[in-house]
Amino acid sequence: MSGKKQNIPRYRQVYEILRKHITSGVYREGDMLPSENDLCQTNGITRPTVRLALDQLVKDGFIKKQQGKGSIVCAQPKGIGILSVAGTTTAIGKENLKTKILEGPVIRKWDDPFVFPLSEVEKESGCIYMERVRLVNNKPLFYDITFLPNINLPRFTSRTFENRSLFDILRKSYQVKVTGGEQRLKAIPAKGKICQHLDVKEGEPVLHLERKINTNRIDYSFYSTLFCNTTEHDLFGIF
Amino acid sequence: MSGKKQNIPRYRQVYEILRKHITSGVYREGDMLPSENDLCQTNGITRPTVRLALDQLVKDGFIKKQQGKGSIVCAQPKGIGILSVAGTTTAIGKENLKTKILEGPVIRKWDDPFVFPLSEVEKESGCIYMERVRLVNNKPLFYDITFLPNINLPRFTSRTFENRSLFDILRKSYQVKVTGGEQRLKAIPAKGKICQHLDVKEGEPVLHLERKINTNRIDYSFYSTLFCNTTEHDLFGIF
DNA sequence: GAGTGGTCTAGACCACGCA
DNA sequence: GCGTGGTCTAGACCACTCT
Repeated sequence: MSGKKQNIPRYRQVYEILRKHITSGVYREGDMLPSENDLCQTNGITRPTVRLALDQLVKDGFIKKQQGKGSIVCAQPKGIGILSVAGTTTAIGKENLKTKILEGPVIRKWDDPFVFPLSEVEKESGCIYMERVRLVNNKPLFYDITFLPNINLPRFTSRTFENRSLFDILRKSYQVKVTGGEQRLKAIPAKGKICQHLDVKEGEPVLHLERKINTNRIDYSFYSTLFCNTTEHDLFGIF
Repeated sequence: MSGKKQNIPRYRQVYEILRKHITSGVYREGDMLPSENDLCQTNGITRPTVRLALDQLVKDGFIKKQQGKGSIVCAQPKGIGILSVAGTTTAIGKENLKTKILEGPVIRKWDDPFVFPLSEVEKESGCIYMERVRLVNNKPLFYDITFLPNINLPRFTSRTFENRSLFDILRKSYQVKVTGGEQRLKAIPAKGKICQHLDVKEGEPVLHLERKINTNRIDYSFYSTLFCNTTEHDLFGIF
């Protein structure tokens, strides 16, 4: 019917349903989810498919499983879920997060050398550059510098990013979905722009993350340099 | 025959084989792994089982998959893989890592309040306490404070931990396997013991991790407070 | 013993990349 | 067109937990 063939897999649909039920409070911390066999019947699918959905929920920290008992809903983390796969906006929740654009998006050359190795295609295409500050309760928490290869993202630089999730824009407008990535992190003393944008004193410790973010497009990754003021909020992750 | 029923699942065995082949250089960065169908035949198992093994390799960052092409061996990270599931010793490699015991293991009471919420059983049992420093190339990298619930770990306090992996000892001597966990991290200024053990100046930024580590034993988790000097090595993780 | 999750088989069809 | 990985079915047996 419509122009696109969406075809969301069944296990993903079930994942989204259960996730929504957990985050919206239908199931609360400590509750048991329906058994795998129940979920088969109510969703009209077989156990391997149900298990794919549950595996994802485990991976994302929403439930834990116990053989012989069932699937138990976990407490939702109160920290900042930046280390997991979701973008910052989804991790913190739209309500409390504001985004201020400092610069861009503009097209320019890549830094040379760049933190991560770049392919020839990436180098030739140039890069879309953005600087943003993310605020929680109106206090700056992240200073985020984003680098996207300038490949097949029409009209990207004329879009509005103020208070919007980059991940959402990529997914909804360009069908680019984040599938994972890698990151390096260290503690550094704040200086220069970092002090200014994060509102911290010179020399104060801040978290420094370098991330490579992979997508469903083959050979399309983008990059993010992130400075985080962790005096009030910890970063949170599961493994 | 023997006293224990080990019964390592087939997908785990295949995972270990492939992992060893990758880390030992049989497959190198950029190489294609055999196709899933090939792996079915050579290992005498079916595709869902092969896929479980490959999924784990993807999760641990050894391979990436591309529909229509195959499974590609990734570059092995050069950073410190502390954010993934393996213990520190396996993450860095035994060759370069030394462990110095500063204190313990001794049995004592839990800090009150403790960083993570504790169950009644955990509180009553008391805690096994250890302080260790991990050195890479003879330079201190981690200052690690470990808290284990004192539940069913006979003779634990009289074991030798010098230059040995805690995860290995737990697995081999007590059949306690690490299945995952959660962590909070922040950048803090070094002071007191941290300066001393990590050999950094007062006020120098260090990484501070608080980890809860879950195991295959129901209701058995242990805890680790970790300070890391990231001036020379980054921490590395995939997501 | 009944119910749960853990593992596994033996097939099937589809979407994607490449020659 | 062919081989690849992605998804899914319809069963099976086992180990574990609870009663």
